[in-house]
Amino acid sequence: MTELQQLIEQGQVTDPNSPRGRLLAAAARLFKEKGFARTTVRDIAAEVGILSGSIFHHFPNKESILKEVMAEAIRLAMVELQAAVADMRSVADKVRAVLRCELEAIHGQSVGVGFTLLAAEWRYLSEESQADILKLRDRYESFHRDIYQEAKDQGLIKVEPFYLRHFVRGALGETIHWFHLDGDLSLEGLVEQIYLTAAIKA
Amino acid sequence: MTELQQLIEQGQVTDPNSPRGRLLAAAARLFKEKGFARTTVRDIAAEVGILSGSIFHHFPNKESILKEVMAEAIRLAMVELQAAVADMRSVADKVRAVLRCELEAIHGQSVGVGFTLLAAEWRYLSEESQADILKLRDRYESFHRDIYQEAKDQGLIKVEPFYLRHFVRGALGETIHWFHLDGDLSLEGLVEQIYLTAAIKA
Amino acid sequence: MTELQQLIEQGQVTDPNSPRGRLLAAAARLFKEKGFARTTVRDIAAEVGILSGSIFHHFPNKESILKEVMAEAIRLAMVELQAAVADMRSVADKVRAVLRCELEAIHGQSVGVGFTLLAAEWRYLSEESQADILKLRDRYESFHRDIYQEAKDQGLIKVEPFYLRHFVRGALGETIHWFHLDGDLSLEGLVEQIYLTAAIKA
Amino acid sequence: MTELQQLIEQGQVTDPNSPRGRLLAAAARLFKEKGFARTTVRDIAAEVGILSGSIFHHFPNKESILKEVMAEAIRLAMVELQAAVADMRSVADKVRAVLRCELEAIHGQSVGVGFTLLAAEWRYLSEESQADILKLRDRYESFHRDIYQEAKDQGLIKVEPFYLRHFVRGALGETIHWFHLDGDLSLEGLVEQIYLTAAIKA
DNA sequence: TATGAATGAGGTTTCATTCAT
DNA sequence: AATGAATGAAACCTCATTCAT
Repeated sequence: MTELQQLIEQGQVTDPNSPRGRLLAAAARLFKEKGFARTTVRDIAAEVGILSGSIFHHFPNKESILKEVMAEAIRLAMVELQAAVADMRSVADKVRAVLRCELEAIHGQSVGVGFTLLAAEWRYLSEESQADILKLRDRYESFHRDIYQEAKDQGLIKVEPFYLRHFVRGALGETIHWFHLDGDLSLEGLVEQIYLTAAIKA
Repeated sequence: MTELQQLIEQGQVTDPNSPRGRLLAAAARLFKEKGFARTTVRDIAAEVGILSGSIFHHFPNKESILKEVMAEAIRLAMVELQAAVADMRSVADKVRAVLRCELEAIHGQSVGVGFTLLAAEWRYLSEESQADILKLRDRYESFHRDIYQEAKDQGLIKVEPFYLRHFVRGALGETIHWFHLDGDLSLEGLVEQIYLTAAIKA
Repeated sequence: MTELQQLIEQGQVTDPNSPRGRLLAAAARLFKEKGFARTTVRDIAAEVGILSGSIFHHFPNKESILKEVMAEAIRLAMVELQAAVADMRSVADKVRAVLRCELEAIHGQSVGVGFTLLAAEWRYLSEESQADILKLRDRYESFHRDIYQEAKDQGLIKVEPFYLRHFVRGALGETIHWFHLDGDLSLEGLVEQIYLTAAIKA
Repeated sequence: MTELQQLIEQGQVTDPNSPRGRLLAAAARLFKEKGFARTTVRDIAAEVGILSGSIFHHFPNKESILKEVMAEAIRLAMVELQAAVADMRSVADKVRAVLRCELEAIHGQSVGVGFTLLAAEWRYLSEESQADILKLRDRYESFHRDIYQEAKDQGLIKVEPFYLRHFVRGALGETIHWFHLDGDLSLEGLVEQIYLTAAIKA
C-alpha cells in the first residue's frame, strides 16, 4: 500500500499498528456493525484489549473517534481516487475508475470501514466536526464532479455533473445494503451496471 | 386525502388527531431531526404535551414507536403509489409516476416524515421488527420492480429491474441531503433529471 | 361451609362471589405466587377481568388489599379453629386438632391462601395495619397457647406454651416450602410427625 | 475469625473492608430491614457513601447483590458449622452445637445478616440464581440431617431426620420475629428450649 | 500509558393512583 | 361501578468521562 504509507508518514493517517490506529480500526468496525450510538467506549476498548478509561489518553471524547475515522477514510479514499484515475486516458475509463474506486472504498478493506460511516453516522458529529469533515469531503466530491464534467463535455453523459454525482453517490452508498463481494455479481460487474445505467454509450 | 382516511378506517394507520397519532407524528419528526438514539421519550412526550410515563400507555417501548412510524409510512406510501400509477397509460408515464411518488414520500408531508427513517434508523429496529417491516417493504419494492420490468419489456431501459430499483432507491434517498422543495430545482424537475439519467429515451 | 356463611352474614368476610370477594381471592393468589411487591394492581385487575383503575372503587390502595386478605384469613382460621376444637374431649385430641387446623389453613383452600401471606408479606403492611392485624392475630395465638397450657398442666408437654407455640408456628409455616398435599406424606401424617416431635407421649 | 479470613483468601467471601464487601454488608442490612423490593440501589449506595451508578461496577444488577449476600452467608455458615461440630464428642453435644450455630447465624453478626434473607427474600431471586444458591444450601442442609441421623441411630430422637430438619429450620427461622439477644432468654437458653422440645432425653 | 473505581447526569420503564366520562 | 388515559414519582441501569495511582 504505497499510498497508505505515504499518508502515514505525512501524519494524515494513523499507523494501523499503533495503539491509536488499532483503536480507530476497532471503532470503525463497531460503529459500522452497531452504529455510533449503540457502541460504547467500553466496547471499543475491549476490542483492542484495554480498559475504557485508557481511550481518553488517545482521544478527547467519543465523538472525536468518529470524526477521525471519517477523516482518515476520506484522506485515504482521496489518494486512492487520484491514483486510480492517474493511469486512465479515456474519459470512459476515468469514469469507470472513479466508480470502481468508490465501490472499493465502500465494500473493500482498503479504506478501513470508515467510508461507510460518512453517510450513516453523519448526524452524530457535532456541527464543528461536520464543518471540518465537509471541507475534506468537498475536495473529494469536486474530483468526482470534474470527471463527470469532462464526460459531459465529450457528450458521454447528458445530466448535469452536479446532479449525476448526487445520484451516483446515493446509488453506490445504497449498495452496502444489498451487494456483497462474494455474491453472484462481481464488483467489476457492478461497476458496469452502474455505468450502463447512468452513462450513454457511444 | 382519501387514501389516508381509507387506511385510518381500516385501522392500518392511526388517526393523526388521536393521542397515539400525535405521538407518532411527533416521534417521526424528532427521529428525523435528531436521530432515534438521540431522541428521548421525554422529548417525544414533551412535544405532544404529556409526561414521559404516559407514552407507555400507547406503546410498549421506545423501539415500537419507531417501528410503527415506519410501518405506517410504508402503508401510506403503498396506497399512494398505487393511486399514482392507476391513472397512467404509457410505461414512461408510470415510471415517472413512481419516481415522483417516492420523492414526494421522501420530501413531502404526505407520508409523515416516517419514510425517510426507513433507511436512516433501520439499525435501531430489533431483528424481529426488521423482519416485520421487511415484509411490508417487500410489497412496496415489488411494485417498483414490476413497473421497471414493464419498461424493460418495452425497451425503455436496459438494466435489470432488480439493479435499477436498488440504484434508484439509493439515488432518491440521497436527495434528502441535498434537494430542498423550495430550491431552484422543482420536484418535477428532479423527476426529469432522474428519468433522464436512468432511462434511455427512444 | 357453615362458618364461612356465618362470617359473610356478619360482614366479617367478603362474599367470594362478589366483585370485591373475587378481587381479594385473586390478590391473595397472586401475592402468594409472586409476592406483594411483584404483583401489580394491573395483575390483580386482569385476573378478575376489570381494569386497574376500577380496583380503587373497592379498596383505597394496594396495601389495603393485602391487609384485608390477611384479616379475612385470620377471621376464618379463627372460627375454624374453634369449631375444630369444640368436638374434642382429650387434650391430646385438642392439640392434634389445632395442629391439623393450622396446617389446613396453610395448605388447604379453606382460608383462601391468605394465611400464608401473614408471615411472608408482613413487612409490606404499614405500621398501622400491622397493629390492626396483630390484634386479630393475638386472639388466634392465645387460643393456641391456651391449648398448650392445658397440655402442660396435664404433663403432656414440658416446654413453656409461649415457646412451644413459637416453635410450632415456625415449623408449620415452613411446611409451605417442602410439604405438598399430593405427596407421599398425608396432612394427617404430617400432624402426627409434628405431634411426635414436639409432644411427649405418655 | 479464622474461618472468615480463610474464606476471604479463598475468594469465596469478599473482604468486608473492600468496596464490594462494604456494599454487600450494607445491602444485607437494608434488605433485612426493609426487604429487597423496598430497598433501592440508591439506598445501598448512600449507605456506603457512593453514588448509585457506582454500584454497577461491582454487581451487574440489583438481584446479583442479593444472590451474593445469600451465597456468602451460606459459605460462612457452613465453615462455622463444621468448626462448631468439630470439637464435639457426644451426639447430644453435636446436636446442641448445630442448633446454637444456626441461631448465631440468624441472630448474631457472625454471618453478616445475610442468613436471614435466605428465607425472607428467596422469591426475589431469579430461577437461575435460586438453583445456584440451592446447590450451596444443599450441602448445608445435608450436614444438619447427617447429625440428626446420628442422633436417631443412637435413639436420641424418634422422628425422621428429614422431617426434623424441616421442623427445626422453621422453628429457628421464626425466632427472628420474637427472640432478641438482649431479652430475658439467652441464646444458650433458647438452644436448650429447642433441644428440650425436639429431642428426647435419655 | 494504562488502570479501575467512581462520578453524575440522564436514559427507559414501571406502576400506584387519579379523574373525567 | 367501570373505563382508560394521564400523572408523576421513582425505580433500575447505562455510560462517557475523570482522576489518583
